Amino acid sequence: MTGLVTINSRDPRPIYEQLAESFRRLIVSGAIAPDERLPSVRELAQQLAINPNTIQRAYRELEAAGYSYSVPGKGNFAGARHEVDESRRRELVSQLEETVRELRYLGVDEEEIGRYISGKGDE
Amino acid sequence: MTGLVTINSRDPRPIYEQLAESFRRLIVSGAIAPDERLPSVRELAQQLAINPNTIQRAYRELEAAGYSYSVPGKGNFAGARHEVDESRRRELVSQLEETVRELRYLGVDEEEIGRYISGKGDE
Amino acid sequence: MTGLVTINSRDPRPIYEQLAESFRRLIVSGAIAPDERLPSVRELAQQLAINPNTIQRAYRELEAAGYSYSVPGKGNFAGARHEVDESRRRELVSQLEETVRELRYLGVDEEEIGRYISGKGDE
Amino acid sequence: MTGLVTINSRDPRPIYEQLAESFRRLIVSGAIAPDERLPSVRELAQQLAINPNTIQRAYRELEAAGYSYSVPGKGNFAGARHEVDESRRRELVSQLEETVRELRYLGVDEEEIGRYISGKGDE
DNA sequence: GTGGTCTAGACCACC
DNA sequence: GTGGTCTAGACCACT
Repeated sequence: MTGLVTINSRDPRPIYEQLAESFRRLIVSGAIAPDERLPSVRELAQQLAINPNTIQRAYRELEAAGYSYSVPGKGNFAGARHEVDESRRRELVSQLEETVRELRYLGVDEEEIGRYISGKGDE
Repeated sequence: MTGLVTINSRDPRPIYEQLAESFRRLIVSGAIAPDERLPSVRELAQQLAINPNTIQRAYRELEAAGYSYSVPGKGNFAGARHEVDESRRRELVSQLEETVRELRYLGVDEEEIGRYISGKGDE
Repeated sequence: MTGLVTINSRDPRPIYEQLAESFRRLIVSGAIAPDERLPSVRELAQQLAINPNTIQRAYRELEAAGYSYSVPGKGNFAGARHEVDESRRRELVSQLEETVRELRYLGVDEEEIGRYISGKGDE
Repeated sequence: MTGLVTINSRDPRPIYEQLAESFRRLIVSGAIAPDERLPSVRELAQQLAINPNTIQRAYRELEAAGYSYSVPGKGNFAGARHEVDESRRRELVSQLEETVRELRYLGVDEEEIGRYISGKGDE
Protein backbone atom coordinates (compact mmCIF):
# COMPACT_ATOMS: atom_id res chain seq x y z
CA MET A 1 0.00 0.00 0.00
CA THR A 2 3.01 2.25 0.40
CA GLY A 3 3.60 4.77 -2.35
CA LEU A 4 0.17 4.61 -3.89
CA VAL A 5 0.30 8.34 -4.39
CA THR A 6 3.15 10.83 -4.49
CA ILE A 7 3.51 14.57 -4.31
CA ASN A 8 5.42 16.54 -6.88
CA SER A 9 6.87 19.67 -5.31
CA ARG A 10 7.54 21.08 -8.77
CA ASP A 11 3.88 20.86 -9.69
CA PRO A 12 2.40 24.33 -9.27
CA ARG A 13 -1.03 22.97 -8.31
CA PRO A 14 -1.98 22.80 -4.63
CA ILE A 15 -1.20 19.54 -2.90
CA TYR A 16 -4.82 18.60 -2.21
CA GLU A 17 -5.56 18.86 -5.90
CA GLN A 18 -2.63 16.62 -6.81
CA LEU A 19 -3.84 14.07 -4.29
CA ALA A 20 -7.45 14.19 -5.45
CA GLU A 21 -6.42 13.68 -9.05
CA SER A 22 -4.11 10.81 -8.15
CA PHE A 23 -6.92 8.97 -6.39
CA ARG A 24 -9.32 9.80 -9.20
CA ARG A 25 -6.95 8.10 -11.65
CA LEU A 26 -6.52 5.08 -9.44
CA ILE A 27 -10.27 4.66 -9.06
CA VAL A 28 -11.07 5.27 -12.70
CA SER A 29 -8.40 2.88 -13.92
CA GLY A 30 -9.64 0.18 -11.61
CA ALA A 31 -6.44 0.08 -9.57
CA ILE A 32 -8.67 0.77 -6.60
CA ALA A 33 -11.84 -1.31 -6.79
CA PRO A 34 -15.31 0.05 -6.00
CA ASP A 35 -15.99 0.10 -2.25
CA GLU A 36 -12.34 -0.51 -1.51
CA ARG A 37 -11.08 1.49 1.43
CA LEU A 38 -8.75 4.43 0.79
CA PRO A 39 -5.80 5.07 3.13
CA SER A 40 -6.83 6.75 6.37
CA VAL A 41 -6.22 10.46 6.76
CA ARG A 42 -3.73 10.04 9.58
CA GLU A 43 -1.90 7.19 7.88
CA LEU A 44 -1.49 9.08 4.63
CA ALA A 45 -0.59 12.33 6.39
CA GLN A 46 2.24 10.62 8.21
CA GLN A 47 3.46 8.74 5.18
CA LEU A 48 3.63 11.88 3.03
CA ALA A 49 4.77 14.13 5.89
CA ILE A 50 1.85 16.42 5.20
CA ASN A 51 -0.77 18.16 7.28
CA PRO A 52 -3.85 15.93 7.85
CA ASN A 53 -6.07 18.86 6.91
CA THR A 54 -4.65 18.72 3.40
CA ILE A 55 -5.58 15.06 3.08
CA GLN A 56 -9.04 15.80 4.41
CA ARG A 57 -9.55 18.44 1.78
CA ALA A 58 -8.39 16.09 -0.99
CA TYR A 59 -10.93 13.45 0.12
CA ARG A 60 -13.61 16.14 0.32
CA GLU A 61 -12.95 17.16 -3.29
CA LEU A 62 -12.91 13.55 -4.39
CA GLU A 63 -16.25 12.89 -2.74
CA ALA A 64 -17.81 16.10 -4.08
CA ALA A 65 -16.91 14.94 -7.59
CA GLY A 66 -18.56 11.57 -6.97
CA TYR A 67 -15.48 9.37 -7.02
CA SER A 68 -15.62 8.32 -3.38
CA TYR A 69 -17.82 8.38 -0.31
CA SER A 70 -17.03 8.62 3.37
CA VAL A 71 -18.45 6.59 6.22
CA PRO A 72 -17.99 8.47 9.51
CA GLY A 73 -15.95 6.43 11.90
CA LYS A 74 -14.99 3.90 9.19
CA GLY A 75 -13.05 5.72 6.50
CA ASN A 76 -13.21 6.81 2.86
CA PHE A 77 -14.13 4.35 0.10
CA ALA A 78 -13.93 4.28 -3.66
CA GLY A 79 -17.33 5.00 -5.21
CA ALA A 80 -19.22 3.06 -7.81
CA ARG A 81 -19.74 4.24 -11.37
CA HIS A 82 -22.56 6.47 -12.56
CA GLU A 83 -22.37 8.63 -9.47
CA VAL A 84 -20.35 11.32 -11.16
CA ASP A 85 -21.68 14.71 -12.05
CA GLU A 86 -22.96 15.24 -15.58
CA SER A 87 -20.74 18.33 -15.90
CA ARG A 88 -17.66 16.15 -15.51
CA ARG A 89 -18.88 14.01 -18.38
CA ARG A 90 -19.30 17.03 -20.65
CA GLU A 91 -15.87 18.24 -19.63
CA LEU A 92 -14.33 14.91 -20.59
CA VAL A 93 -16.09 14.79 -23.95
CA SER A 94 -14.92 18.30 -24.73
CA GLN A 95 -11.37 17.37 -23.77
CA LEU A 96 -11.56 14.23 -25.88
CA GLU A 97 -12.63 16.21 -28.92
CA GLU A 98 -9.80 18.67 -28.57
CA THR A 99 -7.19 15.95 -28.11
CA VAL A 100 -8.49 14.16 -31.19
CA ARG A 101 -8.41 17.42 -33.15
CA GLU A 102 -4.77 17.99 -32.33
CA LEU A 103 -3.82 14.38 -33.09
CA ARG A 104 -5.45 14.68 -36.49
CA TYR A 105 -3.57 17.95 -37.04
CA LEU A 106 -0.39 16.00 -36.37
CA GLY A 107 -1.27 13.57 -39.11
CA VAL A 108 -2.64 10.67 -37.08
CA ASP A 109 -5.53 9.17 -39.03
CA GLU A 110 -8.94 8.32 -37.65
CA GLU A 111 -8.34 4.61 -37.87
CA GLU A 112 -5.26 4.76 -35.66
CA ILE A 113 -7.01 6.95 -33.09
CA GLY A 114 -9.79 4.37 -33.02
CA ARG A 115 -7.29 1.75 -31.91
CA TYR A 116 -6.26 3.82 -28.90
CA ILE A 117 -9.87 4.10 -27.85
CA SER A 118 -10.50 0.39 -27.91
CA GLY A 119 -7.33 -0.07 -25.89
CA LYS A 120 -5.61 -1.91 -28.72
CA GLY A 121 -3.03 0.75 -29.50
CA ASP A 122 -0.13 -1.61 -28.97
CA GLU A 123 -1.31 -4.41 -31.19
CA MET B 1 -8.95 40.34 -36.22
CA THR B 2 -9.74 41.97 -32.89
CA GLY B 3 -10.13 39.73 -29.90
CA LEU B 4 -8.55 36.59 -31.32
CA VAL B 5 -7.13 35.84 -27.92
CA THR B 6 -7.87 37.02 -24.42
CA ILE B 7 -6.15 36.95 -21.06
CA ASN B 8 -7.77 35.66 -17.93
CA SER B 9 -6.26 37.31 -14.87
CA ARG B 10 -7.89 34.68 -12.64
CA ASP B 11 -6.04 31.93 -14.48
CA PRO B 12 -3.07 30.98 -12.29
CA ARG B 13 -0.91 30.20 -15.31
CA PRO B 14 1.51 32.85 -16.54
CA ILE B 15 0.29 35.13 -19.30
CA TYR B 16 2.77 33.86 -21.90
CA GLU B 17 1.51 30.33 -21.35
CA GLN B 18 -2.12 31.33 -21.72
CA LEU B 19 -1.27 33.11 -24.93
CA ALA B 20 0.77 30.24 -26.34
CA GLU B 21 -1.98 27.75 -25.63
CA SER B 22 -4.65 30.01 -27.13
CA PHE B 23 -2.72 30.28 -30.37
CA ARG B 24 -1.96 26.56 -30.32
CA ARG B 25 -5.66 25.83 -30.19
CA LEU B 26 -6.46 28.29 -32.96
CA ILE B 27 -3.80 26.75 -35.19
CA VAL B 28 -4.67 23.16 -34.40
CA SER B 29 -8.37 23.71 -34.95
CA GLY B 30 -7.71 25.34 -38.28
CA ALA B 31 -9.07 28.71 -37.19
CA ILE B 32 -5.68 30.04 -38.21
CA ALA B 33 -4.56 28.51 -41.49
CA PRO B 34 -1.00 27.28 -42.12
CA ASP B 35 1.37 30.12 -43.06
CA GLU B 36 -1.20 32.67 -41.97
CA ARG B 37 0.34 35.61 -40.16
CA LEU B 38 -0.18 35.97 -36.43
CA PRO B 39 -0.65 39.41 -34.89
CA SER B 40 2.60 41.33 -34.63
CA VAL B 41 4.30 41.48 -31.26
CA ARG B 42 3.74 45.19 -30.79
CA GLU B 43 0.20 45.14 -32.15
CA LEU B 44 -0.89 42.40 -29.77
CA ALA B 45 0.98 43.99 -26.88
CA GLN B 46 -0.92 47.22 -27.33
CA GLN B 47 -4.25 45.52 -27.85
CA LEU B 48 -3.93 43.43 -24.69
CA ALA B 49 -2.20 46.19 -22.74
CA ILE B 50 0.71 43.86 -22.09
CA ASN B 51 4.46 44.17 -22.40
CA PRO B 52 5.88 43.19 -25.80
CA ASN B 53 8.41 40.94 -24.09
CA THR B 54 5.62 38.78 -22.77
CA ILE B 55 4.13 38.39 -26.24
CA GLN B 56 7.56 37.53 -27.60
CA ARG B 57 7.97 34.83 -25.04
CA ALA B 58 4.59 33.35 -25.93
CA TYR B 59 5.57 33.25 -29.60
CA ARG B 60 8.93 31.75 -28.70
CA GLU B 61 7.27 28.91 -26.78
CA LEU B 62 4.82 28.38 -29.61
CA GLU B 63 7.64 28.14 -32.12
CA ALA B 64 9.72 25.86 -29.88
CA ALA B 65 6.76 23.49 -29.76
CA GLY B 66 6.57 23.49 -33.54
CA TYR B 67 3.25 25.25 -33.97
CA SER B 68 4.58 28.40 -35.60
CA TYR B 69 7.67 29.91 -37.13
CA SER B 70 9.03 33.42 -37.18
CA VAL B 71 10.57 35.36 -40.03
CA PRO B 72 12.60 38.30 -38.67
CA GLY B 73 11.39 41.53 -40.15
CA LYS B 74 8.20 39.92 -41.44
CA GLY B 75 6.24 38.43 -38.56
CA ASN B 76 5.19 35.19 -36.91
CA PHE B 77 3.28 32.61 -38.94
CA ALA B 78 1.23 29.52 -38.24
CA GLY B 79 3.29 26.39 -38.91
CA ALA B 80 2.46 23.47 -41.12
CA ARG B 81 1.60 20.08 -39.70
CA HIS B 82 4.13 17.34 -38.93
CA GLU B 83 6.60 19.83 -37.49
CA VAL B 84 5.63 18.95 -33.98
CA ASP B 85 7.83 16.87 -31.78
CA GLU B 86 7.19 13.16 -31.40
CA SER B 87 7.05 13.56 -27.63
CA ARG B 88 3.99 15.76 -27.98
CA ARG B 89 2.29 13.00 -29.95
CA ARG B 90 2.99 10.47 -27.23
CA GLU B 91 1.70 12.92 -24.64
CA LEU B 92 -1.54 13.33 -26.55
CA VAL B 93 -2.06 9.60 -27.00
CA SER B 94 -1.51 9.06 -23.29
CA GLN B 95 -3.98 11.80 -22.47
CA LEU B 96 -6.50 10.33 -24.91
CA GLU B 97 -6.25 6.92 -23.30
CA GLU B 98 -6.83 8.32 -19.84
CA THR B 99 -9.83 10.37 -20.92
CA VAL B 100 -11.35 7.33 -22.59
CA ARG B 101 -10.72 5.25 -19.49
CA GLU B 102 -12.59 7.71 -17.33
CA LEU B 103 -15.46 8.04 -19.79
CA ARG B 104 -15.85 4.27 -19.85
CA TYR B 105 -15.82 4.29 -16.05
CA LEU B 106 -18.71 6.75 -16.24
CA GLY B 107 -20.69 4.29 -18.31
CA VAL B 108 -20.15 5.75 -21.77
CA ASP B 109 -19.79 2.85 -24.18
CA GLU B 110 -17.12 2.45 -26.83
CA GLU B 111 -19.53 3.03 -29.67
CA GLU B 112 -20.55 6.43 -28.37
CA ILE B 113 -16.95 7.46 -27.80
CA GLY B 114 -16.21 6.47 -31.38
CA ARG B 115 -18.72 9.03 -32.60
CA TYR B 116 -16.82 11.86 -30.91
CA ILE B 117 -13.72 10.89 -32.81
CA SER B 118 -15.26 11.26 -36.21
CA GLY B 119 -16.71 14.60 -35.12
CA LYS B 120 -20.22 13.22 -35.35
CA GLY B 121 -20.99 13.42 -31.66
CA ASP B 122 -24.07 15.58 -32.19
CA GLU B 123 -25.78 13.39 -34.74
CA MET C 1 33.81 27.59 -8.94
CA THR C 2 34.98 30.83 -10.49
CA GLY C 3 35.25 30.96 -14.25
CA LEU C 4 33.25 27.85 -15.05
CA VAL C 5 31.88 29.60 -18.10
CA THR C 6 32.91 32.64 -20.07
CA ILE C 7 31.34 34.94 -22.62
CA ASN C 8 32.93 35.76 -25.93
CA SER C 9 31.76 39.15 -27.15
CA ARG C 10 33.14 38.37 -30.62
CA ASP C 11 30.90 35.33 -30.87
CA PRO C 12 27.93 36.38 -33.03
CA ARG C 13 25.55 34.10 -31.11
CA PRO C 14 23.42 35.62 -28.37
CA ILE C 15 24.80 35.45 -24.86
CA TYR C 16 22.09 33.13 -23.54
CA GLU C 17 22.92 30.63 -26.28
CA GLN C 18 26.64 30.72 -25.52
CA LEU C 19 25.88 30.12 -21.87
CA ALA C 20 23.44 27.29 -22.53
CA GLU C 21 25.91 25.52 -24.78
CA SER C 22 28.75 25.96 -22.32
CA PHE C 23 26.74 24.33 -19.58
CA ARG C 24 25.52 21.61 -21.93
CA ARG C 25 29.15 20.71 -22.67
CA LEU C 26 30.09 20.71 -19.00
CA ILE C 27 27.18 18.44 -18.16
CA VAL C 28 27.66 16.09 -21.09
CA SER C 29 31.38 15.74 -20.47
CA GLY C 30 30.77 14.93 -16.84
CA ALA C 31 32.55 18.03 -15.58
CA ILE C 32 29.29 18.80 -13.81
CA ALA C 33 27.85 15.67 -12.21
CA PRO C 34 24.14 14.77 -12.37
CA ASP C 35 22.10 16.60 -9.73
CA GLU C 36 24.99 18.93 -9.06
CA ARG C 37 23.91 22.50 -8.49
CA LEU C 38 24.62 25.10 -11.16
CA PRO C 39 25.58 28.65 -10.16
CA SER C 40 22.59 30.66 -8.99
CA VAL C 41 21.08 33.14 -11.40
CA ARG C 42 22.10 36.21 -9.42
CA GLU C 43 25.54 34.86 -8.58
CA LEU C 44 26.39 34.17 -12.20
CA ALA C 45 24.86 37.44 -13.34
CA GLN C 46 27.11 39.39 -11.03
CA GLN C 47 30.19 37.36 -11.84
CA LEU C 48 29.77 37.82 -15.59
CA ALA C 49 28.45 41.39 -15.25
CA ILE C 50 25.33 40.36 -17.12
CA ASN C 51 21.63 40.86 -16.52
CA PRO C 52 19.97 38.11 -14.45
CA ASN C 53 17.25 37.81 -17.10
CA THR C 54 19.82 36.66 -19.62
CA ILE C 55 21.08 33.97 -17.25
CA GLN C 56 17.53 32.86 -16.60
CA ARG C 57 16.89 32.47 -20.28
CA ALA C 58 20.03 30.39 -20.68
CA TYR C 59 18.90 28.08 -17.88
CA ARG C 60 15.42 27.92 -19.39
CA GLU C 61 16.82 26.79 -22.74
CA LEU C 62 19.06 24.28 -21.02
CA GLU C 63 16.12 22.83 -19.12
CA ALA C 64 13.89 22.77 -22.20
CA ALA C 65 16.53 20.69 -23.94
CA GLY C 66 16.56 18.25 -21.05
CA TYR C 67 20.06 18.94 -19.73
CA SER C 68 19.02 20.45 -16.41
CA TYR C 69 16.07 21.00 -14.16
CA SER C 70 15.13 23.80 -11.80
CA VAL C 71 13.71 23.63 -8.31
CA PRO C 72 12.10 26.95 -7.40
CA GLY C 73 13.63 28.31 -4.24
CA LYS C 74 16.56 25.89 -4.43
CA GLY C 75 18.44 26.38 -7.67
CA ASN C 76 19.18 24.85 -11.05
CA PHE C 77 20.67 21.37 -11.23
CA ALA C 78 22.37 19.21 -13.83
CA GLY C 79 19.92 16.65 -15.20
CA ALA C 80 20.32 12.93 -15.40
CA ARG C 81 20.88 11.15 -18.69
CA HIS C 82 18.08 9.86 -20.89
CA GLU C 83 16.03 12.99 -20.28
CA VAL C 84 17.02 14.42 -23.61
CA ASP C 85 14.67 14.50 -26.50
CA GLU C 86 14.85 11.84 -29.19
CA SER C 87 15.17 14.54 -31.84
CA ARG C 88 18.48 15.63 -30.32
CA ARG C 89 19.74 12.06 -30.63
CA ARG C 90 18.84 11.97 -34.30
CA GLU C 91 20.53 15.32 -34.81
CA LEU C 92 23.72 14.02 -33.24
CA VAL C 93 23.74 10.83 -35.29
CA SER C 94 23.28 12.85 -38.46
CA GLN C 95 26.12 15.16 -37.46
CA LEU C 96 28.31 12.19 -36.65
CA GLU C 97 27.73 10.65 -40.04
CA GLU C 98 28.63 13.85 -41.85
CA THR C 99 31.80 14.34 -39.85
CA VAL C 100 32.85 10.78 -40.58
CA ARG C 101 32.10 11.28 -44.26
CA GLU C 102 34.36 14.29 -44.45
CA LEU C 103 37.14 12.59 -42.49
CA ARG C 104 37.05 9.66 -44.87
CA TYR C 105 37.18 12.11 -47.78
CA LEU C 106 40.35 13.48 -46.22
CA GLY C 107 41.90 10.04 -46.29
CA VAL C 108 41.41 9.01 -42.67
CA ASP C 109 40.60 5.30 -42.64
CA GLU C 110 37.79 3.64 -40.72
CA GLU C 111 40.12 1.97 -38.29
CA GLU C 112 41.63 5.27 -37.16
CA ILE C 113 38.20 6.85 -36.77
CA GLY C 114 37.19 3.92 -34.61
CA ARG C 115 39.94 4.76 -32.17
CA TYR C 116 38.49 8.23 -31.58
CA ILE C 117 35.21 6.65 -30.59
CA SER C 118 36.65 4.57 -27.83
CA GLY C 119 38.52 7.62 -26.59
CA LYS C 120 41.86 6.03 -27.47
CA GLY C 121 42.79 8.47 -30.20
CA ASP C 122 46.07 9.37 -28.52
CA GLU C 123 47.41 5.88 -28.07
CA MET D 1 21.54 21.09 -61.98
CA THR D 2 18.87 23.44 -60.71
CA GLY D 3 18.49 23.69 -56.98
CA LEU D 4 21.81 22.14 -56.04
CA VAL D 5 22.14 24.67 -53.28
CA THR D 6 19.65 26.84 -51.47
CA ILE D 7 19.77 29.86 -49.19
CA ASN D 8 18.05 29.95 -45.86
CA SER D 9 17.09 33.50 -45.00
CA ARG D 10 16.47 32.47 -41.39
CA ASP D 11 20.03 31.25 -41.05
CA PRO D 12 21.98 33.98 -39.23
CA ARG D 13 25.24 33.12 -41.04
CA PRO D 14 26.30 35.23 -44.00
CA ILE D 15 25.15 33.96 -47.38
CA TYR D 16 28.65 33.25 -48.71
CA GLU D 17 29.28 30.98 -45.75
CA GLN D 18 26.07 29.07 -46.31
CA LEU D 19 27.02 28.59 -49.95
CA ALA D 20 30.56 27.50 -49.18
CA GLU D 21 29.35 24.94 -46.68
CA SER D 22 26.72 23.61 -49.07
CA PHE D 23 29.32 23.00 -51.74
CA ARG D 24 31.71 21.54 -49.22
CA ARG D 25 29.06 18.97 -48.26
CA LEU D 26 28.30 18.14 -51.85
CA ILE D 27 31.96 17.61 -52.64
CA VAL D 28 32.74 15.64 -49.51
CA SER D 29 29.74 13.37 -49.93
CA GLY D 30 30.69 12.65 -53.51
CA ALA D 31 27.55 14.27 -54.94
CA ILE D 32 29.97 16.43 -56.90
CA ALA D 33 32.82 14.33 -58.27
CA PRO D 34 36.48 15.44 -58.21
CA ASP D 35 37.28 17.79 -61.10
CA GLU D 36 33.60 18.24 -61.85
CA ARG D 37 32.71 21.81 -62.76
CA LEU D 38 30.78 23.90 -60.27
CA PRO D 39 28.02 26.24 -61.47
CA SER D 40 29.37 29.45 -62.96
CA VAL D 41 29.27 32.59 -60.87
CA ARG D 42 26.86 34.38 -63.19
CA GLU D 43 24.60 31.36 -63.58
CA LEU D 44 24.32 30.78 -59.85
CA ALA D 45 23.94 34.49 -59.09
CA GLN D 46 20.98 34.71 -61.41
CA GLN D 47 19.41 31.50 -60.18
CA LEU D 48 19.58 32.52 -56.53
CA ALA D 49 18.84 36.20 -57.23
CA ILE D 50 22.02 37.14 -55.42
CA ASN D 51 24.91 39.46 -56.07
CA PRO D 52 27.69 37.74 -58.10
CA ASN D 53 30.25 39.10 -55.64
CA THR D 54 28.70 36.93 -52.94
CA ILE D 55 29.12 33.83 -55.09
CA GLN D 56 32.69 34.81 -55.83
CA ARG D 57 33.46 35.08 -52.16
CA ALA D 58 31.91 31.67 -51.47
CA TYR D 59 34.12 30.07 -54.13
CA ARG D 60 37.13 31.91 -52.73
CA GLU D 61 36.49 30.45 -49.27
CA LEU D 62 35.94 27.00 -50.73
CA GLU D 63 39.22 27.14 -52.60
CA ALA D 64 41.14 28.53 -49.61
CA ALA D 65 39.97 25.52 -47.58
CA GLY D 66 41.17 23.16 -50.30
CA TYR D 67 37.85 21.83 -51.50
CA SER D 68 37.97 23.34 -54.98
CA TYR D 69 40.26 25.06 -57.42
CA SER D 70 39.63 27.70 -60.07
CA VAL D 71 40.86 27.80 -63.62
CA PRO D 72 40.76 31.38 -64.92
CA GLY D 73 38.55 31.62 -67.95
CA LYS D 74 37.18 28.09 -67.43
CA GLY D 75 35.41 28.00 -64.07
CA ASN D 76 35.57 26.47 -60.60
CA PHE D 77 36.09 22.74 -60.10
CA ALA D 78 35.74 20.29 -57.24
CA GLY D 79 39.13 19.43 -55.77
CA ALA D 80 40.69 16.08 -55.10
CA ARG D 81 41.24 14.66 -51.64
CA HIS D 82 44.30 15.20 -49.45
CA GLU D 83 44.51 18.85 -50.41
CA VAL D 84 42.81 20.01 -47.27
CA ASP D 85 44.53 21.82 -44.48
CA GLU D 86 45.67 19.79 -41.50
CA SER D 87 43.88 22.21 -39.17
CA ARG D 88 40.56 21.19 -40.69
CA ARG D 89 41.35 17.58 -39.90
CA ARG D 90 42.05 18.39 -36.27
CA GLU D 91 38.85 20.40 -36.10
CA LEU D 92 36.86 17.44 -37.40
CA VAL D 93 38.44 14.99 -35.00
CA SER D 94 37.67 17.30 -32.10
CA GLN D 95 34.09 17.65 -33.27
CA LEU D 96 33.79 13.90 -33.65
CA GLU D 97 34.97 13.32 -30.11
CA GLU D 98 32.48 15.76 -28.66
CA THR D 99 29.59 14.30 -30.62
CA VAL D 100 30.51 10.83 -29.46
CA ARG D 101 30.76 12.06 -25.87
CA GLU D 102 27.24 13.47 -25.97
CA LEU D 103 25.83 10.35 -27.63
CA ARG D 104 27.34 8.21 -24.92
CA TYR D 105 25.84 10.56 -22.33
CA LEU D 106 22.47 9.91 -23.95
CA GLY D 107 22.93 6.20 -23.42
CA VAL D 108 24.03 5.14 -26.90
CA ASP D 109 26.63 2.41 -26.50
CA GLU D 110 29.95 2.21 -28.26
CA GLU D 111 28.89 -0.67 -30.43
CA GLU D 112 25.95 1.24 -31.89
CA ILE D 113 28.07 4.31 -32.55
CA GLY D 114 30.50 2.09 -34.39
CA ARG D 115 27.74 1.09 -36.78
CA TYR D 116 27.10 4.71 -37.72
CA ILE D 117 30.74 5.15 -38.54
CA SER D 118 30.91 2.23 -40.90
CA GLY D 119 27.78 3.55 -42.58
CA LYS D 120 25.76 0.55 -41.47
CA GLY D 121 23.50 2.38 -39.05
CA ASP D 122 20.34 1.24 -40.82
CA GLU D 123 21.11 -2.44 -40.94
C1' DG E 1 7.42 48.49 -40.06
C1' DT E 2 9.12 43.55 -38.16
C1' DG E 3 11.29 40.19 -34.74
C1' DG E 4 15.37 39.53 -31.43
C1' DT E 5 18.36 40.66 -27.65
C1' DC E 6 19.57 42.83 -23.58
C1' DT E 7 19.32 45.83 -19.47
C1' DA E 8 17.31 47.60 -15.15
C1' DG E 9 14.43 46.86 -11.78
C1' DA E 10 10.15 45.38 -9.42
C1' DC E 11 7.24 41.83 -7.33
C1' DC E 12 5.82 37.11 -6.14
C1' DA E 13 6.15 32.40 -3.97
C1' DC E 14 8.88 29.19 -1.82
C1' DC E 15 12.56 27.56 1.56
C1' DG F 1 18.50 33.23 -0.01
C1' DT F 2 16.22 30.87 -4.59
C1' DG F 3 13.83 30.76 -9.29
C1' DG F 4 9.86 32.87 -12.07
C1' DT F 5 7.19 36.50 -14.14
C1' DC F 6 6.43 40.89 -15.83
C1' DT F 7 7.23 45.76 -17.09
C1' DA F 8 9.59 49.64 -19.40
C1' DG F 9 12.51 50.87 -22.57
C1' DA F 10 16.69 50.76 -25.48
C1' DC F 11 19.20 49.04 -29.49
C1' DC F 12 20.11 46.08 -33.51
C1' DA F 13 19.33 43.94 -38.12
C1' DC F 14 16.40 43.19 -41.70
C1' DT F 15 12.36 44.34 -45.14
